[in-house]
Amino acid sequence: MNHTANHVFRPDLARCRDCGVRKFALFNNLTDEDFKLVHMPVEDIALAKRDILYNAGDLAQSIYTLRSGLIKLVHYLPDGNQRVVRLVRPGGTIGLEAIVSECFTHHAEAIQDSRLCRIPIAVIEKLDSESPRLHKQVLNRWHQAVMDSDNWLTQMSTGTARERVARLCLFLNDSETGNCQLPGREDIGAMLGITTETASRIIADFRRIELLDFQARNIFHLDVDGLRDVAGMDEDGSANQV
Amino acid sequence: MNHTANHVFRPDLARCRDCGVRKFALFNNLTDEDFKLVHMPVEDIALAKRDILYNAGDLAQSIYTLRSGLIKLVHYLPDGNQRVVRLVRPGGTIGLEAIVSECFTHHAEAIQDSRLCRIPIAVIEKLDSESPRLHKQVLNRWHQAVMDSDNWLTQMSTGTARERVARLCLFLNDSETGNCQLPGREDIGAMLGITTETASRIIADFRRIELLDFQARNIFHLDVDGLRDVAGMDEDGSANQV
DNA sequence: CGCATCTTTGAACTGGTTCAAGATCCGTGG
DNA sequence: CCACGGATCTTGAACCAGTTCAAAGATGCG
Repeated sequence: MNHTANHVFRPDLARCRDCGVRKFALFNNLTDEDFKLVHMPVEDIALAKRDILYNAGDLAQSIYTLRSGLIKLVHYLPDGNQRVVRLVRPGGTIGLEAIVSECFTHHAEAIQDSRLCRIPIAVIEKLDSESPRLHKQVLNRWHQAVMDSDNWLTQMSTGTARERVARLCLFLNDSETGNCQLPGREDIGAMLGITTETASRIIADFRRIELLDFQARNIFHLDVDGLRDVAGMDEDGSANQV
Repeated sequence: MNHTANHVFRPDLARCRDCGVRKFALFNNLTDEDFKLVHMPVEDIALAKRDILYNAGDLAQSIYTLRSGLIKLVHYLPDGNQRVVRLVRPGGTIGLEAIVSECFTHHAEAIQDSRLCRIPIAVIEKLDSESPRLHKQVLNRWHQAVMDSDNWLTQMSTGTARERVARLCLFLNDSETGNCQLPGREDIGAMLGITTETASRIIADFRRIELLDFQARNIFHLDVDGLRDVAGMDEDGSANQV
């Protein structure tokens, strides 16, 4: 059950400069000067689907930047069920609370094979005080986390089950490939606050009416406009007035 | 519809030191030295129920500390309906995004008569760079905002309507007075993702089975243990295992 | 190939919505 | 001070989306 993270040590920071997701990530706008301030190692982490990055209550000594894959942040409910509080996509930052708190507040678990950078909080603290650029970035990341939470609530916990599933498909759609890799039905249920059966039925129906086009196990090509329609968005992504 | 805020200018900062909610608020642990850095005025604001503090998209030039009352942060949905993203209680900080963003992301509206302090972002920026205590506080507030969002999702958008209403009552319960002032049914609906009728029915039922004891228009004395039970929490507030 | 896990489907049931009609509250003006 | 009118709140009854429980297909792994 409790999979262990697979760590690969990566001592040279030069790679940060060339990192594919850096333009979206925490170290976004750091200068070479800034990087010189960093003496601690930044680790490279690979997680397989279902590996746990950390559990709620774990000692928080690093924050993470997701380079590829998909991570769910989970609150476990009193009744033992889980509720996915939000998803982190590549470029996103995970575990910001390490900066201000002793321990993590969520469970963070990979729902696709993922690669991340582990950044010790000591690095963040040093850069936060000595690089105004990173300082600003940290504040930006907090802002992003709050907006992500709020959007998650309005998108994934509001409206009918059909609307939510449609929004989730669109959210997970990879505009590069035009394909969408759906998580397991149980995860979908935990994300949308519905049962696995309802999730399954709706997805099956979306396939029948060709909003989803099967490519491989849980991978679909989306009829984006059709799904936007079901989700209650206009073709251009803006709001629908009723 | 668009009520205007009622501003009362309050030039002397000495009052901050003596503010009733300060120990919970942003200026929590500032020293007198820190306060000397502040040259900008901090305004005192009074809002009546239904007054709007700011709208989504408004130019964000101040952040606010709530001294008394209750503020809802709202996302308007594509279909024109509203969804309450979270509530801010006294001691809470509103509009943190002013630090990193041009404009506000929510609508902020009083659902009870409220008093707030308006703090210009210039003050925050100065203190952020010159007072390590405030700097830490700002990060703490961001953290708090994220945790509040996540809790709001798991408490108010998860489980049956009965559970949600019970949790909302407990959330709004004032431990000082032992009383709970409920918002209008429409607001309750927007908070819990249910219809006003369902909210009304459940509250009426809670009154019948004496979980709520009528005091005055929308003010009730709670049977806290009974409501915890309905909400799926144990008497001590911890989790219920099933 | 066979077992465990995940997904789909069916059928009965139920919590919540919808629509519609009363009841209650509250401010306003006579 | 009371009576009127608008808004909010409550209640009823029919309906429906989503759940529940159960069982039959897929799918993947050793």
